[in-house]
Amino acid sequence: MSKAPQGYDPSAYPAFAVTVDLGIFTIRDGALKILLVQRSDDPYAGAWALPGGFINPDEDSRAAAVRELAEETGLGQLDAVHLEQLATYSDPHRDPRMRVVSVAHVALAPDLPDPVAGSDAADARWWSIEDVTGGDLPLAFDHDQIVADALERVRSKLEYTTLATRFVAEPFTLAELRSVYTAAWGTPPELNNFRRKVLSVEGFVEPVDATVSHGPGRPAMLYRAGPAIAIQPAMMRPGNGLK
Amino acid sequence: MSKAPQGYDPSAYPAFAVTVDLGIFTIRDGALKILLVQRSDDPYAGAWALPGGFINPDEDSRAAAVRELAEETGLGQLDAVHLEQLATYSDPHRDPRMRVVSVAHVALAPDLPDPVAGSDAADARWWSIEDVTGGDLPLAFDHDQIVADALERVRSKLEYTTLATRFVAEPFTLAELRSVYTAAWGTPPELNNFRRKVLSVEGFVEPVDATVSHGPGRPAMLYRAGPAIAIQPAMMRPGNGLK
DNA sequence: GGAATAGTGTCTGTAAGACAATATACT
DNA sequence: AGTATATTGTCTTACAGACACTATTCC
Repeated sequence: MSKAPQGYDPSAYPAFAVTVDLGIFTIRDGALKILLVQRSDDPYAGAWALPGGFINPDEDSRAAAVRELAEETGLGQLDAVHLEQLATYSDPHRDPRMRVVSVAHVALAPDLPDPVAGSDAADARWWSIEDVTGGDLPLAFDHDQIVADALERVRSKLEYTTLATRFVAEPFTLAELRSVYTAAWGTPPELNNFRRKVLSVEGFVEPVDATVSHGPGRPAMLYRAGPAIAIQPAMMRPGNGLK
Repeated sequence: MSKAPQGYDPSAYPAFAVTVDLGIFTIRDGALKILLVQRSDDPYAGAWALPGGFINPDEDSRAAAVRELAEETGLGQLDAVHLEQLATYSDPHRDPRMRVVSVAHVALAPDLPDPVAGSDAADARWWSIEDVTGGDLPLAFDHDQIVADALERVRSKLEYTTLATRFVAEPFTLAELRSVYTAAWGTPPELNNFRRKVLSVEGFVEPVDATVSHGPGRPAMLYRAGPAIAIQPAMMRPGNGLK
């Protein structure tokens, strides 16, 4: 039975290392991608893993995640990036070296430049979700589980929040916004119903009063993200609806 | 910049104490209650706080939460209790003594016996949510924030999951189930619409083919929880609907 | 019978599924 | 003109809000 120590007595409680791991998602080439780094050292040398690192003494987990995010993506301006805590993974044997508790986070970003491998990584690249979750690429530690949880978080949050706008650069067309849902959910939401829903949720998108045309077809109107956070009622994920 | 150590070198990374804190909810006297313990020692001696404790070396956070839950509630059979991870709180100064990271959990239980104060607590009791969130009872550490987050988790999960059944003892009437929503949301869902919704979600509740009558009025049919986990589409929270 | 509680019926408005029709670009 | 893409229109069904009505008990 562990009781709260009455004073600062480091020997009275078990000491853990605490890390952050990051599931960084983006949309590239119409597909949902996640950033992985290849480990250069044991354990799991050569295996792919989520980027992450230790929390410093003066940081909370979010600050550590922001720092790691900047390091891994090479981006200075992270204003457009959404970052949220996912869950904490604490199996006693998740790291064979020692007791490590990891606070996983999820980040969503519009298409980013190619990542730079950090000093502790042999390589770093964007992976398509199907390649990572297919089972052919076992990740280090318990990162397969973290990726699965992160993916489900992203997919479900697209239903009831406006986070899809974080995956596209402004200004964007409704077709681009729809492609976010298509990439994340695997099946596209019906075209007209999607437009109707997005435009009916107040503050989801705001018109920019400009159009753009890539190739043939009628030019598309451009929008930017509005102030709304939640979608109420939620956008229906194809397949969740009628029987 | 914190890099992963290559071997077991405890001096190469910052060491943290890791705890679990528990937001344990139940419904009593038609109101949503949370279990708090009164601290007997500094810091925050005399203040009320969430039950919790250190994670042992052989435990993950869930196992520690289960252990603390059993200790605090005095219950052996925790089968009917729902327990889930909430979030992790890691502000460097959240505990003035030392660096403590806490993995908060949420538990939902049907009406439990009065709690027993542990050896490290002066007292333990159920508090009505309004009394705790009103600001008149500042909790120890960052527990006000944890309670606020836990409460929002419970309220929102009632919308899209069948967790309400975890707050009532089986078999239960639909009126009892509705009172769970009334207590958690503050306003009652409309009577007939609630019945229609609950009965239309396949696997939410299953009839027991028995009735019960307390006092006057037509006897109520009895139900038990069904196998369904999610409510699709979600139950509408009063006020979230039409304008 | 009257009060109280449980359960049923039904009208209305909102919004999603499905799909047809129109608009405007490029070749 | 023909094709491709964006945008608009509309019919149908599902479902929530609101509220009236019936059923069955205790007093």
